[in-house]
Amino acid sequence: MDSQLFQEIEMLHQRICQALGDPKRLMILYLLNQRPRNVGELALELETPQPTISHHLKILRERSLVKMRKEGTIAYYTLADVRVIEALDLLRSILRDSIAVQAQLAEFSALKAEQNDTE
Amino acid sequence: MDSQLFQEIEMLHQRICQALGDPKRLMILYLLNQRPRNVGELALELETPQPTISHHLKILRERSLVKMRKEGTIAYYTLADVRVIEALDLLRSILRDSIAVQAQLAEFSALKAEQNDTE
DNA sequence: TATAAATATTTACAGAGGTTAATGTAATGG
DNA sequence: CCATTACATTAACCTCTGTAAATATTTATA
Repeated sequence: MDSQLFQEIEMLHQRICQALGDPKRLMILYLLNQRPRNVGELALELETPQPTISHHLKILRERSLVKMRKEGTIAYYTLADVRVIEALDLLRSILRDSIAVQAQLAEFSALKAEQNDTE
Repeated sequence: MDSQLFQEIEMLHQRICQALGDPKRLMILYLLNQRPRNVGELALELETPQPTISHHLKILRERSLVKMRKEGTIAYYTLADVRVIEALDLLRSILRDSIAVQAQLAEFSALKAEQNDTE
């Protein structure tokens, strides 16, 4: 029963989640969500050496998260599936809420410390 | 402009996406989505030493992806936000589609090879 | 053909992070 | 008070992986 789930999650990790585990690759995906770009543009915008960008793009390509089309010597990269951004936006909403909660907790602690001071 | 996006994605990576980059942690999240469990249960079901599970739970706790409540010596862990699973399911749907496409490509290649053989 | 531009690949290196064993801590029962 | 159970922490080891430099490949152009 569960070995089915195990296998699927193993693939989910190897093919997608691991690819999302790097900040540069997240940035690449968000930039490609705005519009297609070539390798040089990405290298400039992320202030990162071109071979590094190519390396990350290779990983994203192998996992079918981006698509490439070549025109002459220029390689244009596109987002393969918008649902990646949808998923990342979902995770960002979780992030915002958890930050908000932590801010509230900090405020509460500060208030409590203030009360203890006046006692 | 973009430095705003850069910062937010940096946080998204440090707090959430990096946490999803390990298969054991993905499994823990999916198991907790079924029902709350304690550390021992997770260690048994994932066939993993207890300190390893504790380590992963610490990471998930620090990033507000799971919640803990203690009853005596037993620590019960719960999913903090169901949207994590929603996001992961979205990614799984991408995975399924990309696998389907690859299967079609493989079939197409096989067909083509067969045609070349008969020529 | 020679040169330049754009991208990919290879190699080596360094750092981050997962695993394990040993140890520490806290709560429960005898 | 001691032993046990359940979990957390620490430290050492090791693998994985991101980075950068050098090189290779491909295409266009003179």
